[in-house]
Amino acid sequence: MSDNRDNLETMRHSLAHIMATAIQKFWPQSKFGVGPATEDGFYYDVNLDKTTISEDDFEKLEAEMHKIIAADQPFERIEKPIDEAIAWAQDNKQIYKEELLNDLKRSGTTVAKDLNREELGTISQGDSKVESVSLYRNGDFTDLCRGPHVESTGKVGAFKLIRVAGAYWRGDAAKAQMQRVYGVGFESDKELRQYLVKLEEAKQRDHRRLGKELGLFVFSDMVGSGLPMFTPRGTILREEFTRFSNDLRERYGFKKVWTPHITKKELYETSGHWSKFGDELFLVKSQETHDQLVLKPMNCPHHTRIYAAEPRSYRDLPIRYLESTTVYRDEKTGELGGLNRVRSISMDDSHVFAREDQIEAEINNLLAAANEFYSVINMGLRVRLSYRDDSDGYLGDKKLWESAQKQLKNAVETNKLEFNEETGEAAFYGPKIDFMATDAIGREHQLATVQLDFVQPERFGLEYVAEDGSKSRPVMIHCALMGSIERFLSVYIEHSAGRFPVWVAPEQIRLLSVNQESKTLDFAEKMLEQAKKLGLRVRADNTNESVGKKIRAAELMKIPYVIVIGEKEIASHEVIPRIRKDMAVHEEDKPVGIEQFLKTVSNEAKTRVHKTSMHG
RNA sequence: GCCGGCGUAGCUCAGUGGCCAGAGCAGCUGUUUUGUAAACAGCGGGUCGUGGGUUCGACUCCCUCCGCCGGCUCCA
Repeated sequence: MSDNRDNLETMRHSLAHIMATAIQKFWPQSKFGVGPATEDGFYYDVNLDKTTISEDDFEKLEAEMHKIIAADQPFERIEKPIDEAIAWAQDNKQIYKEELLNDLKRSGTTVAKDLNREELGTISQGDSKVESVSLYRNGDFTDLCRGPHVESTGKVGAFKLIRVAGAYWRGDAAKAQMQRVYGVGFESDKELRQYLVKLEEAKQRDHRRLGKELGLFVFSDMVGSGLPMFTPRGTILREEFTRFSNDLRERYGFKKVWTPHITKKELYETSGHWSKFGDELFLVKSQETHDQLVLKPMNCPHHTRIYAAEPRSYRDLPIRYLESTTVYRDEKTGELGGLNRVRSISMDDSHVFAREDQIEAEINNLLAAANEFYSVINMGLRVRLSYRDDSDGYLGDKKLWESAQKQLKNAVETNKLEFNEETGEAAFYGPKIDFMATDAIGREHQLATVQLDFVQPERFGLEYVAEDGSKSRPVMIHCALMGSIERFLSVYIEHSAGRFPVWVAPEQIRLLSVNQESKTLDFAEKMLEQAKKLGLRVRADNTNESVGKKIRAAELMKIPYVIVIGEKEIASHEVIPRIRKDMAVHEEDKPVGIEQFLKTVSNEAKTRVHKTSMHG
């Protein structure tokens, strides 16, 4: 198994090398950076000085690569003492390779720290002193590379270049910007085709596309980038999910609070956010006072003010607040995209103020809530526990950290969640649990986190009176089930491909009249009223169009139930629901009484089920 | 913010340094009275993202800005 993966990686690595060979041929002045294998392919970073590679060049690049592959040139591995390799890099004006080699010579490792984990590749030799490095030659092209490579260029399977993008040298925004040419590579054409099909599937599910097709949200140039507006249909989605999250948390003892959207900046100076994230805050100027106000980028400091508004006893704790509200962050424009990254961020935010000995029980609570939430929306959940390491970069008492980390882990185990632990990944103010939700096509998304905070209670001087009358400091726990509702929706829309279950479907039932006769329209109208009385979201399509066309329109909107109304229904008082395919359970085309049908649907909405069963 | 690509009707997309810029769908009007994924006909609709420049002439070439897309960096 792992052999296979190693082979695949070697192959992709070799493909990167072959691509470099082709690039070098067309742009002899190319200066190469790193060219590793990725999850499904490879890339190479390259700097072409004054010119650039564009996707229009892919055809000739691919043709050249195919030529090299057909020639089946052997890959020759050349071991060189590191100084000779540096001389080679200098002779060939490979300034980036030279930099890497110098680092390698100095410290024994390189790149590793600067690049994302899976992107390490070119030459991390591991530890200790590096005496020599490897170069690989095929034909008359030589490249510095850790390898390994396949034996010869003929043994690389199927590939396709997919895009070209920008990337900073060594991931540092202060350094040169290079071009990163991405390709995908697989052992066979078949796998490559499957991959491309999967890409296409992901494209079909893209929430931006579905948001438009299903009429869920819009953007306007006049309003601004990263500021989505939700249509009536989209707002139903937001509100149903928010209500679910709120209900769930209220059941677990949270109380709703409300805080204003602007505040004096002193609040964030005290919390410490101003110095750290000040440039991401939107400023608001008062014309009446000299106050420097800001739009809130988070709710926790506000919530500490509610906590601190009266003296608290150990008997009062834990105190749990929830607020589903919108915060504003001035994200860099280049980072915005769809609903995934926005500047108006609606959070289902909550904060617990707890005693140290209550942490585990509270985390338990929150994990149970998260478990329930994600099981209802049918997404797999896995968690990552992030702990501190031994460095000094963390605030708060070390004993408190250790106790808290242990309690986190206990709670995760109690809730039988699949988890992994990462040391050194905690925030400076406390350990945390990140939730990774898996969507219908296998992608993982980080949505919610549970985050312990030892710092804000300190900075805000939060206290409670302990049993012995002394003052003690509570810990804060930040938690959101969805995280950002916008990001959550972007994930959920793609997860469900827009086929929303009844409880969130903006339109649950559509009635189609077969003709325009008043008998038919009246009957539809009566059923419509009946459904509305049950709180169902229903619409009648009485337009003067063919039934086929109206069905098609309803299908495209992915409406769960479509009811055709004509002579038969009027006579029998029974309908044959057309059930959206993903919900149907082998009892299609059976007539059901109108009363029973509506009751069933209303029940499905209340119980938030996915599948439908009209008959018992 | 940085690198690259892009911006033509509500949507998806054609189009050429030069007469009045096109199609399908959607919309509107009429005909049709329709039975489970597209009836037929007609009509309306675009200062070709924005501001400037080059040119006898620009939707087409160049620059600014706005926005979108793919990455990078970032993500309390």
